[in-house]
Amino acid sequence: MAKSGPAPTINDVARVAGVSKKTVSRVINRSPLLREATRAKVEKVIAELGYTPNPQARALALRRNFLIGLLHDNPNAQTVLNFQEGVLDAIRDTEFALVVRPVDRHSPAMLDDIRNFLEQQRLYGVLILPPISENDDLAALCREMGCGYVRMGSAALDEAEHLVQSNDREMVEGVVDYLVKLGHRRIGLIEGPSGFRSAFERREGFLAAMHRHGLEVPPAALAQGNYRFDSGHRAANDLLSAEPRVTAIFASNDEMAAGAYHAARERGVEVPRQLSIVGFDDSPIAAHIWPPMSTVGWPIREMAKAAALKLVAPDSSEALPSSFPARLVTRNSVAEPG
Amino acid sequence: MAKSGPAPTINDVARVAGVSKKTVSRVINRSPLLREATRAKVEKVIAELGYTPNPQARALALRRNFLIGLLHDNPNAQTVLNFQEGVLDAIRDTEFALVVRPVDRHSPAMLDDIRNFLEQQRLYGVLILPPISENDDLAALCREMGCGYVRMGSAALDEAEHLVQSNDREMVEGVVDYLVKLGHRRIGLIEGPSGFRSAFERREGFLAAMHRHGLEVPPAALAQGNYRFDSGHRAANDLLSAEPRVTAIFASNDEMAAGAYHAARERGVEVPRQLSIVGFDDSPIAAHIWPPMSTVGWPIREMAKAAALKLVAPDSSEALPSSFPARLVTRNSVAEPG
DNA sequence: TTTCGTTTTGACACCGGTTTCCTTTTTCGC
DNA sequence: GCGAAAAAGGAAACCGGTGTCAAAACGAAA
Repeated sequence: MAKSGPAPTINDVARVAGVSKKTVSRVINRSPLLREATRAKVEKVIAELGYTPNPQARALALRRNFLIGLLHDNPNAQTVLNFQEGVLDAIRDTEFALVVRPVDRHSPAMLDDIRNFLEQQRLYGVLILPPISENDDLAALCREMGCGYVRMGSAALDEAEHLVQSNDREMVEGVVDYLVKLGHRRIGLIEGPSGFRSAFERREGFLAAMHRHGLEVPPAALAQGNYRFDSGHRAANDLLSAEPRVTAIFASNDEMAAGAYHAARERGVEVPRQLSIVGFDDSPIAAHIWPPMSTVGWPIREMAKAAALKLVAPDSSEALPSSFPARLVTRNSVAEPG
Repeated sequence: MAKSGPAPTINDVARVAGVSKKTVSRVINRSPLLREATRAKVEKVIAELGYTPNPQARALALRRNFLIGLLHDNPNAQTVLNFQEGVLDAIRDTEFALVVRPVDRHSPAMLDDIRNFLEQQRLYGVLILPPISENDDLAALCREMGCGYVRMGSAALDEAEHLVQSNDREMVEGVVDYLVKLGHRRIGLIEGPSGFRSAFERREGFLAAMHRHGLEVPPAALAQGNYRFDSGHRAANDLLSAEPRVTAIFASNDEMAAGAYHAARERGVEVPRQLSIVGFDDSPIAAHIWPPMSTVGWPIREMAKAAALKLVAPDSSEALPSSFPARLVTRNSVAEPG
């Protein structure tokens, strides 16, 4: 069985079983028009020989392959990796495989690179992670090239068939409600980079909730970041310099929230006694920083699984949700003000 | 050029150019025995039609494909992602693609899963990240299946042709030297899980250096972890309970070092004034935790690139080193013992 | 111009599957 | 037990490339 020679082919199976290769092909593909006895005979030989169909030959004959691509430029490694795991959950025990492709959003040749990639590899389809998933040119490229795609997004970026989303906006509103209920009135926001849908959604959620509670949002309570640690550090410094000082900060992701921790520490502002901080993403740093940080977690792995199924088995995945609830993870970075 | 119909094939090119498909094949493969005029003619048609060879067909005809796999179970997401980027550096602009496969070391079916994976996908070869790279059964499986492989390891796990390594042991010795030079005498070690080569190497480096300096290592200065945050937390608690207390802790990775930070903070032990901490890996948490942590960084991306080249172009990569120097990244978690 | 030795090029089989279409076998009603 | 319909199985072509080997074209020498 574990012969180390060349792998057995469909011809070997056919010869040994005394049938035609077409019949073997029927067995592999579970064709119903096959006598039970024949199927059993062939299956026995397949097992004996340890035969596995050659995916390249199959791909050639079927004119489609079984590779699905992951396009990402997400700065959060854990997010990307969780996503990969979720996709694997979906395609485990299928003939699909996942090929990854980090992209550089800032490269002017990005679209051309991706076009070459898609042309060369002839992928079955691609999954696109935020923030690059917000690039409409990329989606257009996929459509133009006849390549299936599913985008992960925080809002209606595309038709439902191409989208798996979470409800960032509502969750951010929930965070604000939570902080307000604890007594916070002056709440600062560290925004994500402008032009990013997710940043926009989170900002809008924040503003809507503040407005709903009748709370002011002076310009000094809004600071811009770029989703990186350092930018959170700078933004928090700006926020903490203004008087009267904010008693709570919501950062649009955990990296920036961690940066805010550093800024607070440097100024001798104690978290959470003097300043509450809430992040977004529930990345590992949230649990590992001191004090452990409250944050908003979204079910990346489940979303990834849904996205992958949407791509490879659109029928079976119709039952699955394409919108997923984020949830507040409360740890120790939030307290009553004062 | 950007027709959206079915992609042009080698036959289309041959027909339009008025040559045989074999000639087109020669052009694609840069065969030297071709008249310049013919080559130009064919290349013109290729450009006009926007032809790209079908990788599945090529794979079938050549009896090898252009997929390289990444097997990993590393808990550090950033490490894995950096590695992926490094591999991409190596295979960018080639026809190779990277397919990822997270594995579960604790699953009893792991080896069978991987065997199925290799059998199904017929990969050109695989790259194996630690800690799973230390599994000799896995390497044996690759050999048995005739699948190329390169392991990342901290010591002589395998023949050179299958290995890319860093010099963990020496670096750990360097860390100890550094701490001793600052005046530390009672240094604790948080070990990685037993059975792991990397954990072993780091431990041996630690013990060797302590011995060289004539310093004792009482059992209470050795604590076992499993590379996870929580285990580092527990281990540090053990270390810090013993009297006389250690003045410095070296943790075998950053996650555990971060756990040690938490333990110290809970006990009111100030880092670095009362306790110096050094980690290993230079993962993002090292820079983001407070105070920023000194740690040992290894050039993952370069190593990944070297590993990938070793797999896909063993000749050209002979010039590259297969042993890479780690380096001490000094931040603010180390001070003279107080 | 012919001849001969080199290049260049092409015809054809093949890689390992699937599809089409047709033949053989089985099943079953009468 | 017969004939027809249905089911099962096979031959050959095809998917889009590459390898082999012989034929064609070329160029220099005779």
